[in-house]
Amino acid sequence: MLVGPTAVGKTAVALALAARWPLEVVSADSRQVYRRLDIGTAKPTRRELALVPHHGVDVLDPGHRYSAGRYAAAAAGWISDIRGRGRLPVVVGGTGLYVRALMEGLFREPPLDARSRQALEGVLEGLTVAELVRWASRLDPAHGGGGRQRAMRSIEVALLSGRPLTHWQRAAREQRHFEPWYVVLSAPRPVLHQRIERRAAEMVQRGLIEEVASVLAEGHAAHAPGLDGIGIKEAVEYLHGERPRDTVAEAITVSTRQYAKRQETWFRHQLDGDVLRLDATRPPAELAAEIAAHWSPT
RNA sequence: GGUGGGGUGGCCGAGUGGCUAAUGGCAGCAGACUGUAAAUCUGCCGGGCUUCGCCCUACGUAGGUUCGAAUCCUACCCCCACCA
Repeated sequence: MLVGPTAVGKTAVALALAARWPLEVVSADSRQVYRRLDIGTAKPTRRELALVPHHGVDVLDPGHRYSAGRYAAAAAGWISDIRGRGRLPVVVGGTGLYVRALMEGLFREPPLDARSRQALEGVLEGLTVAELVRWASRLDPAHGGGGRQRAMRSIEVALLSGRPLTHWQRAAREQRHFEPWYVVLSAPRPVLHQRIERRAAEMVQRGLIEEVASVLAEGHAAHAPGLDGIGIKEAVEYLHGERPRDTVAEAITVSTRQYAKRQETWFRHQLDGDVLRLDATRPPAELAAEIAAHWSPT
């Protein structure tokens, strides 16, 4: 598992590793799953994708919602396929929850009726955060807070399954698929900030706004699940006349920095397993060599 | 040159005599995280310390009034608008 914040250089290191082993990459990225948004989600380039087989990139349309659970199931499949081919699966990504879902397993989610879920969501949308939290706490006294999204999730599960969310979480987990070995890439904040700033400017130059405009032109709503990512959001704001064009790159830089910071926090505290931490300011080939030196095939 | 408005903590911006180290917001830092996670939240945020408290430095600059001033007065500097 190769993890770390955005723009830290995970792809470059993965490619360097590919020079040493016959490997295939399993992406753990909640945004690169969406087709079309190549620039906005900073996908590996076509050339990079051609060099090493990738899984988990471009698997659905921006109008559809994905989930950590769907990801975990799919990724487990890709991994066993890769092994079946006698090759080495390397999970690369920055979405902490997806990594956890895959490596540690989520709780066994009871079946929730999709239609009533959608109907319920319609109702919940109209409520204030305070109301949602109050309701969630009543349904599930152990509800831990965390704002709108988590309160909604808690209410949905409690109502549609008949049991509070924390009950399910205490009960069985999905099967734990793997014994993870994590390589965490990180870089000093100033370096990371610089890389992020440069990448944001490049995105706009390479046609981010046009890319988003063409996706919107296909009829996707501005709030479609695939379109609320960093970079996309800002482009949509510009296209809707809510922000001057010359502030787009700067706004993307700021949100990306904040996101990268949250990722650093996650990878600093939330990983469970063997962890090798590396300074990503070093050249990818050198990092790959160091990873190789620590790698002990099981 | 004249008239009017304004100069507040990294930035924006409240605050017109004590309740003000100074409401808010942004940025930053730290943290949480079990199926929307590039999401959703929480804490800290002038400096220092023996940090439920104490000390220092702060509201353009310099003086003054007052028991007490970011808030009132005077002079000066700078910015903006309009008039010449």
